[in-house]
Amino acid sequence: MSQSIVIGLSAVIVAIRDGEAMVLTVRPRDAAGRASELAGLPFGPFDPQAHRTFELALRAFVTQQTRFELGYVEQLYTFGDRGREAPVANMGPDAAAARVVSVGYLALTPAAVETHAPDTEWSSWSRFFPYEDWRGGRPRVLAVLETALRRWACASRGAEAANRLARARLAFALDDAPWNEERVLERYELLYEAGLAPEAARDRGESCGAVSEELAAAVGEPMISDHRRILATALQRLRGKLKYRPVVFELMPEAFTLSALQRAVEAISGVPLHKQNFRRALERTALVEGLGRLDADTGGRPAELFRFRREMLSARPVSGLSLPLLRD
Amino acid sequence: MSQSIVIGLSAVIVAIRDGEAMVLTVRPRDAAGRASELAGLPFGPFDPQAHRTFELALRAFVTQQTRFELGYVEQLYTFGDRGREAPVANMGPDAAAARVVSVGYLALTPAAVETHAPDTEWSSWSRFFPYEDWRGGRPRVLAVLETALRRWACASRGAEAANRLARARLAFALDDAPWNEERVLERYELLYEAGLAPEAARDRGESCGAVSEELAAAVGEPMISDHRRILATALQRLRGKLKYRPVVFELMPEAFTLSALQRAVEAISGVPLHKQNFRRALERTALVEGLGRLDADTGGRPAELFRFRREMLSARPVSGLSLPLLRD
DNA sequence: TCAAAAGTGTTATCCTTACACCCATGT
DNA sequence: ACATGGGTGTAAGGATAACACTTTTGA
Repeated sequence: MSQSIVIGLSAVIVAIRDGEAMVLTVRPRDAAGRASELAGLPFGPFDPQAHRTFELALRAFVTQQTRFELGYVEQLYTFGDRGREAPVANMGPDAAAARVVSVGYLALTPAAVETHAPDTEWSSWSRFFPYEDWRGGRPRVLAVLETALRRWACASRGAEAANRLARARLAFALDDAPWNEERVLERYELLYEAGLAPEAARDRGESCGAVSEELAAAVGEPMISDHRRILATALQRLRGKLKYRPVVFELMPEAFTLSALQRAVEAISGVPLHKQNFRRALERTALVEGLGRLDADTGGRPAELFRFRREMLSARPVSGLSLPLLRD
Repeated sequence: MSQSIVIGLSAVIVAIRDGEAMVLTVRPRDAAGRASELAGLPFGPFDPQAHRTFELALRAFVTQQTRFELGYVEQLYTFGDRGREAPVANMGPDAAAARVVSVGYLALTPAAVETHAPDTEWSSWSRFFPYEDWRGGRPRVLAVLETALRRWACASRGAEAANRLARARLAFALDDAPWNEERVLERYELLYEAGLAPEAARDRGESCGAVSEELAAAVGEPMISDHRRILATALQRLRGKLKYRPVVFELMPEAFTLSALQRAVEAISGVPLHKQNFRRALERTALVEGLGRLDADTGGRPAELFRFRREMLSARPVSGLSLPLLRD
């Protein structure tokens, strides 16, 4: 009899709060009821008898676990590598001996409502990927990563060293290479491969790798199992999709100001945008419509409120928003 | 004890032959050794004990089944809907009672070599999606689909009818809506939902839906299980990826002419391109380099041979090729 | 000599980028 | 009055789309 397979579903649930991109995290409890040290994504087993599709199963267990309803949902990727799953508590009784395969999903919700569910909280992306936020210019933590990555590259010889250096350069914008905000997974995987992400040591069965506190802060907080990999996949997908589908609006309330929209796009893509060019590009898409009402709580001059013209989606093919960079 | 899960791996293996996009298909045999009526994709069970990752398992069984080595490989999607899998012969003994989940992969190879494997052949996309080929202008089969889709839309009432019509219009470029070559899956799923794809009747347990021969030809040849859905996903992914990653070159030989490259891009995207604008855009990318050698077998004036500068990939972030449409 | 396919020049238009400036409100 | 954020005009440069034309081979 061959080893049995268990499918786990994980959800990256994204919302914008105060101009920050947030993700819903949990601290699962072990059999003894102790909450985990590490954060994880909401996840649960897929029961083939109970559910007709993955998506239905996902919606059901997320509602049950975090007490809230998902809107926009899309499948990300299926992870099946042995040695990178670390089977965890609530996967059911069979999970211990079985091979766990996890199917990751991305979900977008318009507001970071309080969940009132135990062990559940909203966390900022940057807790897990501090180096991904370039809104305030090149993040300082990159200097620490650069040193560590160069050391890793030089630890091998010949062509391999050159290859490692080239990859690090491209991924982390070293030596004046341009920053590409989309390659989130590539960066995380490079940190994992270089042994800088704490998950790497853990998956090899070693105790916590001895790294400086400074480096640990630059690499970001680790997560349970392969959840940070799923999170990186989600951020990558979202950053890419932003540009060719109007998905930001799934994260906005009914009425919003153009500045709030721009801040949402910036929070997700992690780069600062040029205000006027952003607006001009938005105008061309005809995806939003002024409501004539004003929002007085902006600090300065009141801003006009806009709404997403959802009807455009069924009128003609629409692309996403362009990212007119603000060069700093 | 809960129902067990079996994971199946399916591969969409693409190559260009004589300017046509081809996909490797098989005709699996049942227990009695009879070859299936319908074509399918190369597929096999994932054995969690034998393989560390999906990709390794995929490469192993494809080599064993079709006698050839895969190059570029990427995961497409994981399909788990009950009622759309139709478990088939070589999934192993446990498959009958189990829930089958299939993970689809896309693979690109530079030449459509003869496989010399039994029950294996190269098929053109258009066998399965005749309406996707707009290289020679709007395909005639669309007229038949249009009639059938309008009938389907009108078969429901009120908002639902309007919704169906809007979706059909967008997906199939009816009423002068622009053709969007990327939405391959959306089109196939619409045909499935409308009951026009033979797979729909089969999955409902009905015998072959009684449709005219003309309509059957317009909808395209059905495949085993959910393989045509996986194929549609692959074509969609490939058409999209073409534009933002230089993947066409995975399908080209070492040396090629610019016309051959253009024909390859046209074969995949299914739209005719403007020759000079295609070349100018290509030139800007600096992704190819003239070899100074000529290809004499072009019929007219000999064409210069070019090569893909693979080293560009590690030099800086590169995007794919633009599709400068040739309006007809 | 003619068909067939390769390869080039040039222009109008649109989009992107980058600049600097004015407006309405609260304190 | 002034700080704060909202909102606008305009000009340069580059990419795109659309023209039509020349060149080199094989039959």
